[in-house]
Amino acid sequence: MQTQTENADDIRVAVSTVILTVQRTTSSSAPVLSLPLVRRTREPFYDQWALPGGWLNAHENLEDAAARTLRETTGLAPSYLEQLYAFGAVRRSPTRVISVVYWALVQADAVAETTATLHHQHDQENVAWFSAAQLPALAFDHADIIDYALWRLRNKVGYSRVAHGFLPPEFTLADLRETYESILGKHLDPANFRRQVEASGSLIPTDKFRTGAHRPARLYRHNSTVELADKGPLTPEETKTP
Amino acid sequence: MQTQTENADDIRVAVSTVILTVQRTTSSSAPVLSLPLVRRTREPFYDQWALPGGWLNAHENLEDAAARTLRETTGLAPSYLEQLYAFGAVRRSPTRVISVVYWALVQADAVAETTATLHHQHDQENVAWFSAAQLPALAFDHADIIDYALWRLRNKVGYSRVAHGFLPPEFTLADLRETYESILGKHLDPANFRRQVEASGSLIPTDKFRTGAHRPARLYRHNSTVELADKGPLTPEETKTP
DNA sequence: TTAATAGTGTCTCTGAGACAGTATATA
DNA sequence: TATATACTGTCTCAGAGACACTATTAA
Repeated sequence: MQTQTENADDIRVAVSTVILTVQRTTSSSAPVLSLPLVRRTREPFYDQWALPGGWLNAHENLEDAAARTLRETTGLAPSYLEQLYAFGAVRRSPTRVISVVYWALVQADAVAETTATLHHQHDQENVAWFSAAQLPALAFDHADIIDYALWRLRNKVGYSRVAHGFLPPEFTLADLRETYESILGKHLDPANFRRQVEASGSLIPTDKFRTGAHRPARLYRHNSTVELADKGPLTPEETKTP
Repeated sequence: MQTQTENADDIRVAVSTVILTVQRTTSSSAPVLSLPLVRRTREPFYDQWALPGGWLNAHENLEDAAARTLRETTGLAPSYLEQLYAFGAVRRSPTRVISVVYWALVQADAVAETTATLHHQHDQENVAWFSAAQLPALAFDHADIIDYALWRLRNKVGYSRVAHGFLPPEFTLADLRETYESILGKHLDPANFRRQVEASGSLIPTDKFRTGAHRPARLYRHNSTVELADKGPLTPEETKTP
């Protein structure tokens, strides 16, 4: 932004998004951290899986571009959206591309609904969901990018309530705990988990209970007065008091 | 990186760097968190202070561009360099500019040396160092960017040893503690600070002592086997084990 | 009644911080 | 000797985790 070089115009800006959800394959199985990938329809990396994304429009904010490609890919709005990193190594693509990558959380039940309805709409046949633990070969440096997004998620669930973004408006403490367990890949003590969540003040108990094969569990709602997490420099209020 | 729009070429990429140091105005005063700013020599924001930076060269990595502008501004190499954020709001500049911003740490004594020698070299008269607590009016959104960089620094000193990047190879525990105090803006208990630093294993005691008006203090060196901090996705080893 | 999950009580361990006390230099 | 800083010892408190125990439902 100080002196201009002759080559500045040879750089293009793309925006990609790592879209994450925690979904169950069957109603009784453990939830699995999953993400959608898009099969490329042109070179380079033709026919390989890649992160959803596209070129940045000249009159479009970065975050808007991420939300747009997310909507085009999944038909969904994110419950959480944060910039991950700007990837710009010279040789990460045959042409010079700066990819500003975002990561997003979507609700599992919303995913289930839209994949049913949108399946035969526009070009949804090039989109597929994969378990984060079993990813296919990926185009560009997208495997590294996903690794970093998963690291950021696991790190952030440790000191914020981002994981709530995976859940519907009402849920049990077991739902929330299993979400954490699938993200962190380890078992959490139900008793201690309950105490920590209750002490954080991030949940509001309802009068409803979910009945099942055993003792009914109380349903909780999110406390919207508590933010999911600090989302960076563009929401100054939260960044002041981490 | 999927479908191309007609407007992609109207976007330019700049790299700016928030360069931080902790320096003493006099040898007995408390150290102060400081950073260099550059007076703009053209529109927009002509004659206003701004972050050091420039357009990204087409054959240059983002981090290399940050290190280059840092060297051009201060004559120094950073002891720590990390990407801060990609700023890309449509109206943050009259023309569409994506600024990939880095933040860097430099050693206080290196700053003192180079400002003396480089003062009358190229266009160093447009560079000045300011206390982070008393910044002038700034061009573009650079005031917000600096606020965010300072928040990131204060946050990161809490869980890593980044602050060591401000210090020369040998230093006392009081030096290190005062550096932390100037960053965090609060007093730290010398006894507890010592114990925590010793327990972290990040320091190696030497046999030398710094003599002064009172009991001599032992000099320490950095333990280079312990990284300063996780620097993002480009150093995969550290990001795996946070 | 049994099995399985919901939810409570309580103990231990660890790390942060407050603060008293000892050691060693210069003036 | 006085004083300021270097460095050590120890107490308290809060949060994380292990784990025993009680409560409540459906089969």
